[in-house]
Amino acid sequence: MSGTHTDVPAPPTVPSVLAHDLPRPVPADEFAACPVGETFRRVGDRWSMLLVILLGQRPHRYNELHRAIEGISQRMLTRTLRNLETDGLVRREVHPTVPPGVEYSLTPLGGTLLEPLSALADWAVRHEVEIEEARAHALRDRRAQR
Amino acid sequence: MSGTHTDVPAPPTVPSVLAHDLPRPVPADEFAACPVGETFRRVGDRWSMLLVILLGQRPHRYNELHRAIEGISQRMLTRTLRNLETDGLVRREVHPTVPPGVEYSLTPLGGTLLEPLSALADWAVRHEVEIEEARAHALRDRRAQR
DNA sequence: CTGAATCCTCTATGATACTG
DNA sequence: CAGTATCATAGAGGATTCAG
Repeated sequence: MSGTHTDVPAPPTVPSVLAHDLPRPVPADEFAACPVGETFRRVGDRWSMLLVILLGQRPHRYNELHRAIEGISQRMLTRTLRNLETDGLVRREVHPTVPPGVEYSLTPLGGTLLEPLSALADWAVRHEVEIEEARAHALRDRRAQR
Repeated sequence: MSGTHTDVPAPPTVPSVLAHDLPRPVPADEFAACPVGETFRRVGDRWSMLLVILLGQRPHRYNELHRAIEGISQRMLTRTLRNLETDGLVRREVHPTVPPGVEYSLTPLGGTLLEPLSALADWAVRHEVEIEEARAHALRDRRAQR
């Protein structure tokens, strides 16, 4: 965050991404100052982390991933993989067989993500119950107060 | 998925999450019920992680946070703080002064998140350049191909 | 100062159908 | 098998206004 300036006069950013489905129409990186926020927004969607974790175990074929995740649509699987590929985290290899076989795997860079990601995942598992309890508690209180 | 005998003989369908080499055994749940995915969806939005990191440095007042983040709307700041509070990660203390002062801080549970989060943030900072380069490269290739 | 309420836009994601 | 193309929708998130 490079902030500290309280008077950013709304630069004419926002190039109005009217293009519906383009791959990353360059999101006017005025906000890209903080790499942490940037990265979280890039890998912080619903599927990226799971894909990285899956591919961290071993390379996978497209439909293998599709079956393994069970709940992701083809559209999002493809899109997420392409994003990860663009960011240099995932490699896509096409084998010119018939029918074509495509194998996805982590790049070395992607491999380095695996460790901090595991730390987070580990945290999630370890504190799952506490969070559940906190939520239950909060919701109970909220009801009681009305 | 009936009789199509491909070369992949009935894969275990439920790949264990994070089976590579964690310090602790991680229960291989189904992905749908995976606490990892759940937690990521809860804390994986645009602001939660940044707030936790900020509050990890020291307690903050509401407007302090608003100024510090530069880009978040009041609406989302309040909403995100409430979510974190509900999940037991953030504590909200109202001081009955005039005008009222509200202080936000991490709970002990929230404090435990700080470490894995820092690992991720660290990764983001360390590999920022590589990612940028990968993206630039990919975009260049994409243009050249047309 | 710390929000709540309202309205609105854009984005992420899904469903479905089609293709090399 | 490995995608694309198209349509549709819920919800994230912002802007603005009101209030204790």
